[in-house]
Order: sequence, then structure tokens, then C-alpha cells
Amino acid sequence: MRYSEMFLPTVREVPSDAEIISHQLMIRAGMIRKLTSGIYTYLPLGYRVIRKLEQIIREEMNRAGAQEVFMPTVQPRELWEESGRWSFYGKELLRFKDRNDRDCCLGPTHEEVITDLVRNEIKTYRHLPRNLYQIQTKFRDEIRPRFGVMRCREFGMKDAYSFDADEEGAELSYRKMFEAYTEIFKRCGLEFRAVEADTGSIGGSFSHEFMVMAATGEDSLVFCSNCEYAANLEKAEIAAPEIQPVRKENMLPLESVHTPNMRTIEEVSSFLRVAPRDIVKTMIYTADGRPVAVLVSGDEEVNEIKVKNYLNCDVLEMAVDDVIHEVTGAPRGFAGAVGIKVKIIADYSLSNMTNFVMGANKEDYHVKNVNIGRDVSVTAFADLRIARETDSCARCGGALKFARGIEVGHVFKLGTKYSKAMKAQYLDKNGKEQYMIMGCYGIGVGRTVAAAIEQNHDENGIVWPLPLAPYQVIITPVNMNDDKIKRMSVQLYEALQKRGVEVILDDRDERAGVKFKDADLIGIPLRVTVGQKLLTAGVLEVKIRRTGEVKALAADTVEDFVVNYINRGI
RNA sequence: CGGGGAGUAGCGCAGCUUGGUAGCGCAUCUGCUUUGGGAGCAGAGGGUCGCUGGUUCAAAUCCAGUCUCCCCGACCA
Repeated sequence: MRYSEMFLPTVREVPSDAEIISHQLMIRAGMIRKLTSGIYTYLPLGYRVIRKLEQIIREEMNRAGAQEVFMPTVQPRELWEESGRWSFYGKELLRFKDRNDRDCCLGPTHEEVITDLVRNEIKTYRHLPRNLYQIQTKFRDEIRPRFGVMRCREFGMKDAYSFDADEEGAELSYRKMFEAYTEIFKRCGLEFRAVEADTGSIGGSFSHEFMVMAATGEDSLVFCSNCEYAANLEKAEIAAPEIQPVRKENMLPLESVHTPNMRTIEEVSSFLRVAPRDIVKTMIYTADGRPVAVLVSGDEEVNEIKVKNYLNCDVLEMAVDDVIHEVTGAPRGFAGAVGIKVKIIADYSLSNMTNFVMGANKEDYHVKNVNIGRDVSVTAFADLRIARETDSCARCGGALKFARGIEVGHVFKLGTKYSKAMKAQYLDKNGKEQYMIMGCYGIGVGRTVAAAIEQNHDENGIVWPLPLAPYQVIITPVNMNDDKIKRMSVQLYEALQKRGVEVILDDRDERAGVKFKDADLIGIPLRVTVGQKLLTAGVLEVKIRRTGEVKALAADTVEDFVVNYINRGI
């Protein structure tokens, strides 16, 4: 394409409301423009990248045996009532009424629609398994959209759904998707990692997130330096320690101490000259409305997701002051587990603690020399805290490493959650009705593009991995008023086009500096400069965006060089 | 939903306190010079100052209401 004819408005200044680099660069490179909060238009350059990614996704999904469908964005209330999510899904589900006063919503995901389709059409084990996918626009009315296309309300997503007759089949479907995703992100040229993840409110038995590694990522992840274990921080397991029984004679007598206005671990620690690891935090939560005490060592943090999963509750919240007072008889800051009547669960970090400090359930007092068994009766010990770098791998004991990433894909084994709710059944070999076993698999398309930029940029702009680049080559004539330069540029442009190369000819009547800046900004992998050296030595320059390497090549060899470079892939 | 900030030319901003001709940089258009990393000079076009109402001889400026956007938090796949 000739640059002079393109709709490619680049921006010199950094947009004031763009916080992260990918958002800034997507606006500056003329890829996206905001319509309203969390809703973006893709301009030609941005949309080309989207299409590149979608094509890779399609090829790998099809290769894995999935078939493409296209489902509606507008969905009727009834389906969501059936799955139970009309009431469960909260405000993120955008609801409205049509002219006949029927309740509708914009699909934030498509489990309901696909399950409805499949249950109506598939009645026998002979027609299983099936895996259907679509690439389609989702709408989630996020409370606070941010980071441009990374966390927005309307966004493109590839979602796939598998239906199997039995567990083995479902696991095979899951594994196929896992492998397809691995292939997709590999082909994109991204550095990524699949990590074990919490299933959240989608539910189901297990899941993996695909994380693109980036220092600016919103998610923390943990991986073992020794074995294959990798998990989202919120999921990262900590092994149960070996229990060393405490001898009764080593337990010191309970002692109440005056700790005026000392509420935090730091305050108590410095006031009593006791290390945080010898203090126990008593956190009062309400789980589905019922109070529960969670104990964790003073130098650790409670992982609420682990607590929630352990208790198997829908809503877990920090207790409000009234509840704390009711449970402990004291204001916030002096809660302890001695003598309280609610369920008490303790993190493994407590299992070998003796003679520790804890709140006294009395304003301005703590107690020393507390011991589990003698003073506190714990319902259970469990893994309830957030993993730290000092923890070792729960699988092999190796050292844990921490990193940040951007979640671009998520695979879930759903089980029968939706097939039961919506009666998606088939007849097995024995003529018995069975529930289909489902899996669901998502990739955020726009988010993957943004993540690719987070991972591939420099101070001058985007550095596209070749498979995602909107164009592969840009030809930059240094002066369009010089006939020889112009003729050479057009000739090369046409030759490359004939060979199927995606090429921009920057035929604008701009100064060279402007063209170089724009070429770098939009991140085209190869730039061919046609300038003085052509006139003096018959040489063109090829600059590789990623490395900055410049090659001076005889004019008639450039075409082959470019084609070879592109054929090498990433 | 709570807290904070902002809406003035396509973009980035000043002007508002103390009411009186709407301004700067970039971009755009014209001409000349320039031409290998976001050129120089000269000239030009472009704004119901978010919207509605009020105070006033007079409102971008003061007052009230309202809408939108951004940031922090809570919330949420």
C-alpha cells in the first residue's frame, strides 16, 4: 500500500490519558481510537494485526479439530435464568429491554448459547465429542475499564466449547486445546507461560491461564526453577510442613499484656519486641454471611482465594467492625482465637508455632505464650496464605521464582456445571441419559495484541514479531523529488507485491526523518531505505527493526533478501 | 459506589483567583528555502470555552444543576 493513500494517523505526542506503553503506542501508531470509556475503534493498521492473530488462531483451532461458528451478541434473559447466571452475574452483564419489553443482555461469554444449541442438536454419544468455537465481540460492563484495549468493555475474543461423553474424552479435549494454545502463542513469537489458575466464578475442576511475560503485567505468577510447576500467585500452592509435636512442658503459661492502641503487627511487634513471625494474625471474615476466623503467622498474608476455595463459599468478605466486635468482644485490632465461638481455620504456618502472641479479644490487650491445642482449638490446618519467594515448590521442593504476566488465554475444564443446569444430555451406548462434559477455552484477541506490544517495543515504538506485523516491509525513499530514487522505490515496491510480500511504499513528500520516525513507531520489521547510496554506489539499505542492524545490499539483491527473511518466520 | 482531577481549535495546554476584544505550541493550508532521524521563514484558516439555567450593563471566568472523561480505592471474570 502507498503510505500517501493510507488512513494512518500517527501521533507525535504521548496521549495524556494512556497509562501503559501498549496503550500509548497503539494510539500513537494509529492502530486504535477511543469512542467512549472502554470502547475502541480499530483503524486499518490495528485491524490488520487483529486479523493476523485471528488467522493464526483459526488455523490452530481447526487443526485441533474445532469448528468455527458465529453466535449472537444479544441473548435472551431466559437462557441466563436457566444457568442461574441472570442473578449471579452482577452488573458486569449489560441488560436491556427490547421493544416488546423482553429482557435481554449483551453476551459477556457464550456458555448459555452454545449449550442451548448443542443440547437441541446432539442427542447421542455417536455425535460426541464436538468442539465449537467463534471469534466474536464480547461485552462486559467493567466497573473501571483501563489500560486501553487491555481491560475494556467491548472486546474481541476467541471462545471455544468442547462437549464430551465421558471424563477421558473431556481430558483429551482439554489437552488438545492446551496444545493448540501453546502453538498459537508460539507462532505469534511471544514469550509466554501456561500456569495453573483458579477457576473463579466460571467454576469447574481445573484450569490453566496462558500468560504473556511482561514486567507491566497485572498478574503475578510463580514457577519452579526445578520442575514444571507454574501457577498464578493466587493459586500457588504451599506444601504442608512436617509437624513436630510440642511437648506440654515447653508451653509457657498464658500471659495477658497491656498494648495500648497497638493494632497492627508492626506496632505490636516493636512494642513487645517480638518478631512478626512469632505473632499470629486473627482475621475475621464472613463466608456467605457466617463469621469465620482465619489464623496466619504475622509475617504472612492471607490468600482470600484459598480461603474461599477451602470453605467452598460463594462470597467471602472481611468482616465489618460490628461483626468483629460481636465475635471477639473487642474492636478491630485486638482479635484473637482464644475462647471465640466461631469456626477457626489456621494456615500451615501455625502448625509448628509455640508460645506465640495474639490479640486478647479485649481492647488494648494482647496475650503471650498462646499454644494451639491448649489455648486454641483449630478446626483445621490448611494452605491459606500467599506464596512468597522464600517458599519452596509444593511439588518438588525446588526454589520458586516470581514473575509478572498478562493473561491472554484461559482454558477451563467445566465438567457438568452448565450441562446439568441446562439439561444438555445425550443417550449413551446403553440407552441411558447422561450429561455432556464440557470445557471452555478463551483467548483475548485485542489483549494479546496489546500484550505483544508490552513485550516487544523500544523507545522508538513498536517492534512487531513478524507473524503479527501489519506489514512486513516498508520502503522509504529519502526524497520523492529525485527521479532515480523514486523509480527504484516503485520498482522494488511492485516487485515485492508480486511476490506476495506485504509492503508499504512511503511515497509521502516528507523529510526522511519523519518517515524514519513513523516506520519505527508502527514497528514494521524491515525497512528498505532508498537514498544517496543508491545514487553513488547502487546500494540499498535494509534495516532490521528488532536489532537495528543495517545491511547495505546491491539493489538487485534486495528483493530476494526480503523474501528470504520473511520466509524464515519470526 | 466512595475519594481526587479534568472538559477552552484536530492534539497538548495557558487564560478563570480579581468578569470587559479567546491565546500559545504542535498539526492543517499557501508560498519560498531546505531535504538520511519528527526543518526554517513568511502568511492563512480553524473555537456556540461540555451542556442547561441563574447573577450581571457584560460570563470561558461568579453561582446552581447536569453530562462526559481520567486517576486511586472498593467491586467483579
